[in-house]
Amino acid sequence: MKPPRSSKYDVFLRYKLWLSAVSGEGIIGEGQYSLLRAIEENGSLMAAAVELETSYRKAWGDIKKAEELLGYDLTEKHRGGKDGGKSILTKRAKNLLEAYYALHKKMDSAIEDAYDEFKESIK
Amino acid sequence: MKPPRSSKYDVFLRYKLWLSAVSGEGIIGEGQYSLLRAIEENGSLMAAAVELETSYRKAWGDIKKAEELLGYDLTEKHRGGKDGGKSILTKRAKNLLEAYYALHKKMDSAIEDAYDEFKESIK
DNA sequence: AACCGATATGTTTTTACTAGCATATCGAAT
DNA sequence: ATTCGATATGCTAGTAAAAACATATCGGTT
Repeated sequence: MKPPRSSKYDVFLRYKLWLSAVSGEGIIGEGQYSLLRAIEENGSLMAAAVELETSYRKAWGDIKKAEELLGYDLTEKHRGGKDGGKSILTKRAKNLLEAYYALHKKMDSAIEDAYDEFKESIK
Repeated sequence: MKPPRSSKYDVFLRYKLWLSAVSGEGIIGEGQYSLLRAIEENGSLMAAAVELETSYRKAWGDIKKAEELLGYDLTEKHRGGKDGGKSILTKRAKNLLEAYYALHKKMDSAIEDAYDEFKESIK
């Protein structure tokens, strides 16, 4: 069997999936998804930002913008305490993450189904 | 933050689909697709750029980059003549457009199938 | 051979984000 | 009451992409 030839000219299929407002502004995409998951795991926006190697400033702005566009809170924010504060996902945020994840999985398999046929047709 | 019934908080699903090189650089996306279609219709890159309300400089650069990444020409370029010149899609470019369009349609219907369920689950 | 309009491409200027810096506030735990 | 670390937010600087500008080249048509 011939070794699969891979060259610098190989093409791949990529896609991005996100929730948007009527305005077209992005609300939840890959970035926000990861960020919310990291908040869920770490219990704070600060720790989430560290884990994702981004700035707290940006992470905070992203969450705020998403909440403004959605019209409801994604996180319960608490200041003070021995840990300084914490952030916890709201019920709706958890729902949203699950729905986004499920949708993404479906799209992944849809694209996978179409991929071989696509590659064949552009030969 | 109050949760109004206002439609300004409606969410939509959006996605982008594109061909990329191993490097991750985009080759053909929505923009290039439209540009190539406009070249096909108009017979020149210049006219295509005008139709799409972009600059000839950008359109030219986009086509060139895509061709470099693919390793083959998408357009046959001709200079001179009473019209000054023209550009015609190659066979492979036409193939690529058809394949991209078909793929996009499949993804459209995949996302449509998932949309109602998605909206229901985030209520 | 002169003309005209499209192709071809280098250079500069805007622009749109992102990253980074600075600073104030809050409140449970000590 | 003091402390400490996270939340909250304004402001600035850096940067990558796009637009704008400039100019040369080509070759069928006249």
